[in-house]
Amino acid sequence: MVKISDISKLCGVSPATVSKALNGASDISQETAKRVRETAAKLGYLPNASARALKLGRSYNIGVLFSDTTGGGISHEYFSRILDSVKVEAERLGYDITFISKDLGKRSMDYYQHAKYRSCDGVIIASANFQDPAIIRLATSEIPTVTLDYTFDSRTSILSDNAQGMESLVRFVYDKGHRKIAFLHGEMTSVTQKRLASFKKTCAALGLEIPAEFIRPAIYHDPRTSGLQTRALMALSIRPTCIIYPDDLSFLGGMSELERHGLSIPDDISVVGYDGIPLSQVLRPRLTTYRQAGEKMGTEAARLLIEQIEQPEIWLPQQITVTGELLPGDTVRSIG
Amino acid sequence: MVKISDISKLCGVSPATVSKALNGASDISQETAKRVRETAAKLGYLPNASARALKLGRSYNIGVLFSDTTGGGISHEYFSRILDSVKVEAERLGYDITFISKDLGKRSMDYYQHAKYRSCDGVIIASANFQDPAIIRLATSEIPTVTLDYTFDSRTSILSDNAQGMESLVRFVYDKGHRKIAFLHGEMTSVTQKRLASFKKTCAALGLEIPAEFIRPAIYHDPRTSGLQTRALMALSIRPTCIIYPDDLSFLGGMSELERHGLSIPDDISVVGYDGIPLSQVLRPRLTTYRQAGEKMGTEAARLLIEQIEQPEIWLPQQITVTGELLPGDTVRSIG
DNA sequence: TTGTATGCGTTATCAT
DNA sequence: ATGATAACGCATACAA
Repeated sequence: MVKISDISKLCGVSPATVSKALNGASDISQETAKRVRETAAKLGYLPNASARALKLGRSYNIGVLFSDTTGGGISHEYFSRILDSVKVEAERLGYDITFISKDLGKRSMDYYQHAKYRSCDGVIIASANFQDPAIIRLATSEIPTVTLDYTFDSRTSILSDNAQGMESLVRFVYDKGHRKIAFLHGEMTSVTQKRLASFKKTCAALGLEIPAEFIRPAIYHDPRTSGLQTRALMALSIRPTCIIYPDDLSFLGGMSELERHGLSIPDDISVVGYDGIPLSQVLRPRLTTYRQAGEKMGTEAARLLIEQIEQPEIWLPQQITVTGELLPGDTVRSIG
Repeated sequence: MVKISDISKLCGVSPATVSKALNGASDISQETAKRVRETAAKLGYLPNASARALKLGRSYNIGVLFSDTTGGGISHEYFSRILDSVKVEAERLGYDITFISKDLGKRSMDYYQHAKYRSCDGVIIASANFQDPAIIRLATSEIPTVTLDYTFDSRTSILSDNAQGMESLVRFVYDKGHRKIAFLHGEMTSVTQKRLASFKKTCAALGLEIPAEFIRPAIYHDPRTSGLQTRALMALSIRPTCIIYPDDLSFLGGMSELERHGLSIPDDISVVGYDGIPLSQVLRPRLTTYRQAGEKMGTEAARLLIEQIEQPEIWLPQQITVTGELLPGDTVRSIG
């Protein structure tokens, strides 16, 4: 690789001068700076990121943590979208991204150590178990962090508006005339708690009394469980007219179960998803769902993290709520 | 951060001794080595990856390139699966992964330069436009690379067995009694060429004469185009009894088009997908498709790349073909 | 068996 | 405006 000293020789100046010229220092003559830059370009010079990181104590590298309790790796479309937008925004601002995990090779380390080992300037924590002590250690360390869908004290977080999302879905369904609304919710995370609270609150505000059997636990991204709970709902003496699923993918499990009962969507029963993954709008009938603004969340996370890294003195923790949009679809029928 | 010199002071030995002890050099006494390791553990010592990379010329960091011609980012489940398994295997072997892209911040660089800038020990190239000069430059450079689904001369590649996949699908459909088989193929990449050639070859071997109108161009992961081509097929005077789609997602576009024609799957028309994404097996009826072994491809890619990095002297380029499996599903009906 | 010295490529400080 | 020097943390060749 061509390095600074190569340029300095060719230009007949010292390495220090080259470094300054390349970094736009003010105490270098226009002329010299130009000559240096041209030579650097001609030689195809690239700074050595390791040397830079060592010297500056800044790596221009941010860690991304997808620890994935749900097992499916980064394969869920919602998280893929987030990862993709984090990547785009980080790169736009001059940062690379590296995955953070436990246990790199033989070295056993926790997330915090891994981030330190790679001198990450900051870490974006998405899709993690926020009760995990290793996650807590990282999130409360001196490393700048931004969490998604969870807030640590005095830390920046990006939240998708679960309350608003659930409320708009319930109101949409209510406006179509539905009164017997069932809700299958995911595992009890803080996200689930918000959705559940919003579901109950909105129902109460609308004067709906939802029987306890209409609110049932399922598992995110697991069509099987939602299928089973759908069956349980169908076995009730009083059936719901509309089912809200934990997410779009889970709905598919419910879908086949409903078909098995000979029920047609939305003529015999209405359904609602959550996430708004592309698939949901390709299905026929189009799924009524709430599209989480994954791209926006990723972009904001990267932007705020880098802001915090680059301007620590004016940084303040903030919680940003990103609103999604209701996709009306065709799976909720207007009823009497 | 705690560094080697901190340990050396505490142990009353020189930094060199500490370094050797930590790296398991043979010329250190058992006793000293033990003491050093214990002190290091107690202090929570972690090597500085940048300093190491600078000194060793090895970063223990591999680049992953998803340049994404299809625009959907890393959101396609097939690629997500690959990325996930690359990550797991690389980490198991002690490597981190970093995304490689063009244009990091203000610096405009090509893929090769980016990989050099981050001192990547090697790069896995997945989902790229292999005609792109920037890709070619990287793949033919001195940096160890492994490509997925494309082979550069004297380079290692991991290929999904497209010929076998297509053949098994065609034979499956043929065995169900179908003779009029249509094939919507994706953009003309080498993957597509293999599938197309295998389609034609298998049909010929089975004595089938496929009219030219049955073979139509579509776009991978684009339900809309496949929907349009499905419509075109339905407008033919002689219709196919089975349609093979470019991929599972594209099938969904065809599905709604077929429903619009009042055709039921598989009673009125049979369909086949490609990829075997989870969604395909959650749909009812279950989609008949070919599951590409994404996990295996990612694992193998990481393994071979690291092998090449760590043992360059015994390395030989190889092309590994990873076979998937046919998922029978229920969308191909037995006919006459 | 241990320690000393050097350099990886870069930049910041302080002279000139 | 430019340059000499040191230092970031680590690993190695070589000396002791």
